[in-house]
Amino acid sequence: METKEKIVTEAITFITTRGTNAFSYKDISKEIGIKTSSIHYYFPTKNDLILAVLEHVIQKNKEDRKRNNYSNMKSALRGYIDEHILIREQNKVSIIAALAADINTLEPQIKAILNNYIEEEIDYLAYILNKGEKENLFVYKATPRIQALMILTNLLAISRISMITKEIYFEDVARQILIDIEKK
Amino acid sequence: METKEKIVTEAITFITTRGTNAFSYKDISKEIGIKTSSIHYYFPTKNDLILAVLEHVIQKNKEDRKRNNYSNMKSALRGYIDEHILIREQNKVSIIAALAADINTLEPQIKAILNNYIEEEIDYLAYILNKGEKENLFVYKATPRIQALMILTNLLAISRISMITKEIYFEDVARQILIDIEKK
DNA sequence: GTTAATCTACCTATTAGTAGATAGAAATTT
DNA sequence: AAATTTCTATCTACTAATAGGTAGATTAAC
Repeated sequence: METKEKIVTEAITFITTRGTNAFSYKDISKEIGIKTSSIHYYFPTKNDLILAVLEHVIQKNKEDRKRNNYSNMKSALRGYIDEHILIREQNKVSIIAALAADINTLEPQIKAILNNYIEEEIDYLAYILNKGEKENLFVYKATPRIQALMILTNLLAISRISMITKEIYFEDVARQILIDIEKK
Repeated sequence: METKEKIVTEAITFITTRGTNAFSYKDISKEIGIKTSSIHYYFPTKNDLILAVLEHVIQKNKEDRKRNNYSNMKSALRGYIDEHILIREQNKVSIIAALAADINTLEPQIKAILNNYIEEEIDYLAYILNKGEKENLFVYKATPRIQALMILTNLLAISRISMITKEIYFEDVARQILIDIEKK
């Protein structure tokens, strides 16, 4: 792997486990065996690095989604929840949860990109919910977008809460999301 | 207000707006016009300060709840949501959301107390939901504790998300929580 | 021989924390 | 009641470590 890629990979781990204000260039340099000045060569400021991390994760997520080909909206929703399960299994949180926590210490540019990404996530989930409803798979009282918000917030917060309390709470919530909107 | 109290008050604001790793004794000292060494006099280490903040907020929350006297479980649930609305209106997050975000950088002692507090919050909400169900006010598919988790996670995460996206999303979710379990 | 990538060496500011002085209030002794 | 000691809260002054960042040298590849 190229140095630049290694730096981003390490930064992702630090940001999604400790937050943007609890890691330094020194932490990354120690981890991959280069000097901090070499990291500054690729990412002059910490903001540049956080920006690169955010765009990298967004890009990767887009590609992963393109690869999926769900036969129905029930498995699409399961697939969406699985994305969060995968992150939780690595003892990380999503980039949305990570950067949201530090939002008041980040530059407006980051906030703008994050805002856009969150809206896309809501759109994606809302699309699944809406189509699933029309296919007679789901029932829910809210609008598709608000129902998407309900589910997204369940997943974002339980990933954090279950790191403090019982891990099983994550599975409880993940399961309940599906049960609650399942039409039978 | 006494100096010690002022320090805790300022620390609460910093922790619930910027997080535990994005404020320093200097920040507090500037805010209340004393030297950092005076803060160390009351709270020798930062962990001591965070601990005091956590216990202060838990204590205050307990007292506030004691003062409430809800006639039915529907207004008790509304009261619970109102607590979160109040925090959101101050552009803060709850102490649970704040410390959960920094959990991997905090001492185990803090994590243990936070764990206990979260469990108590779940208990409190579950009690309301369970009683409300028996009183024929609420319907939901999950167990009371899991339903409490669903609602708690909705509120915790939307308080953060709505700081990045549209503020109205907070109200949308708060309203939907009530609609979804309302029996009519 | 220019460019890319890395290094050494440095800088300024901040961080968390310690040590010890001091001023005033409160308690104790004479 | 006066003198003395102790306690409380604050300050000045310091430290070692870290943070984020810059400047310029060196090396290796193209």
